[in-house]
Amino acid sequence: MGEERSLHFLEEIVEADLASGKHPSIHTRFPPEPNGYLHIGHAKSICLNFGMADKYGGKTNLRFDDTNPVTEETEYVESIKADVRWLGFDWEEEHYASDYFDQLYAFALTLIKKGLAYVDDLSAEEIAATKGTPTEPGKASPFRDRSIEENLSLFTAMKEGKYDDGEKVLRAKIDLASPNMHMRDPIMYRIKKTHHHRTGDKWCIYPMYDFAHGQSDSIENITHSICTLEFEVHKPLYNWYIEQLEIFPSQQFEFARLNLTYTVMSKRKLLQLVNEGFVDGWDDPRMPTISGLRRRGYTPASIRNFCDRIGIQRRENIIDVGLLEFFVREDLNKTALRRMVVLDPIKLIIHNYPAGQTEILKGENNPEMEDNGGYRDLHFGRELWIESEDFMEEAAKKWFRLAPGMKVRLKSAYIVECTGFQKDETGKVTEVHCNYIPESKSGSDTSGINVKGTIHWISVDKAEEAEVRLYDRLFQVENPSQEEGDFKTYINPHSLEIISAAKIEPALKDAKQGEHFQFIRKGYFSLDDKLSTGGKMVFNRTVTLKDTWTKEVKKG
RNA sequence: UGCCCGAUAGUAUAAUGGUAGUACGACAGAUUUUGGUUCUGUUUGUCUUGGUUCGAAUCCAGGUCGGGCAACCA
Repeated sequence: MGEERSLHFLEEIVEADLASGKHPSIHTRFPPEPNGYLHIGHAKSICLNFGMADKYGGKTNLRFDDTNPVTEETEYVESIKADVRWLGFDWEEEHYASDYFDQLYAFALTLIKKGLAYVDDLSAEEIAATKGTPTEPGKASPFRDRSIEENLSLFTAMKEGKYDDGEKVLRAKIDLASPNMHMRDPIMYRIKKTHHHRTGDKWCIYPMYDFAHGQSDSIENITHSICTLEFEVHKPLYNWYIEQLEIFPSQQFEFARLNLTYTVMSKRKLLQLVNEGFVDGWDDPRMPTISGLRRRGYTPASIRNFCDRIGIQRRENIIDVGLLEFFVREDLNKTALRRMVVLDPIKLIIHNYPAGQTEILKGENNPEMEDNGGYRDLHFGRELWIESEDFMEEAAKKWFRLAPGMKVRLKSAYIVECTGFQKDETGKVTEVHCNYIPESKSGSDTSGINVKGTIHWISVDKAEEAEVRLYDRLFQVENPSQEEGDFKTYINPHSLEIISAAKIEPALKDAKQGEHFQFIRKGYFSLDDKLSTGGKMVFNRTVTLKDTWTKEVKKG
């Protein structure tokens, strides 16, 4: 953060508007619809809107675009607010499009009185059929030329609940031959006899997005109304309403939405994953939602840095999820406490270490921090748990870990030399045998021996247990939305691996919610805030460490 | 076959008529008590064809390719 970066096109526009005096200051807004949880794509928009206001001394409102009561719920409102705060932003004013329903209704009356809106009795199908196609103009509804008085009384009757859902709509009278489909007499109001999460049963007519959004911006004196590219074709309509109503001219600007590899980024698809049980909920750690990333162990700073780095532009893009991972590693490397955890244990027996003897060694908390971030106690003894993958019966080339005759450093402890191993009837290695070199103790090594490999370990006596969850990408293909057929057929069946009893070092028993750890050589982890209950600890793997060894193995 | 938008290394993103740079990735090496971190180096790019200009990624025109638009969704 803080490095110099050239301006993106929206910052250039803002600077020009400020310089020319077009606006004395800027006012942006983040306008989510409360019909789902926020995802990393929204984070891009949040960082943009709040970030520009911060940078130029302006303000940002949070406004819920709640004009469709059928899909919107208070649960979503609450999650959205929590997510924006968690990302580190504070809004100036909190608004709801539904707060403006009275005003919007009055705006509709204004347009009717100007002869610019009419009540249409056509059904949804009939309206679609008479709308024409991009290459043919639409046809006028037989109700298009009703008198102002008739429109006024019909619209009032609509509001009063005299008609059923779908029976009538209010349409703007613009241009049925416009090459822009959105200008072909768009619907302003429709009847929905549905309970609204905020206005309850006060209304049975609700404004469409186009008849609410621009006016809401205008009411709040939003100077720069930023949205994604698919709304670009709505802009002429956005401007038309503002011009006809002669209200504050907010201006719309569009940028390209974020896409990430190996995931999906539409609320509709994410909702399907939730509803059809492919994931545990909106906050499943595999989801690209803000709440999922939080539960996974991502930090707000890492997401903000990511959003800053990917920039703002108008071209379609799909960003390598590896970039997001880079930013969380970068952040966590500097802050996460180092701990040792053995995920797949086998026993290491040190034959020349006296039975019954133990000692306490010091383990640095974080070599990246000043004074190594302090130290915690490590309990050492004759029998240790080590990672089964750190032993090979026959050393491969470039193998730096344990194999008969090979020496490794036990992290923060001694150098050991492998003397043999034991297998069970099935051929599985159950024990590894070794001798330690007493004068190789970490911090006071006089052995003069240099080893290439260092492995993590936990004393059998003092080991505790915890559940550890390892996550992989949710999809097997880079861009599931672009593949043939249902995107769900590309779900990665191995996106979650549960290790029910990993061996953890005693210091981890003090782990608290929200703390981040690096399990040495294994990755970054944090406590799952939902699953860790009643003394049970469940750690989620946020991200692995970079792993050049696995890459080496794959190369053959 | 209508309208709108876009196109720079593998992925992103700069260069705003004047040396095509940066990040991530990849590759090679150094350092390392994490095969982590850090450091050094290497590799790969202006969609195409014309035009304007002393000079074009940038401006203009044609083409190609990609995205969006015909919900009583936002």
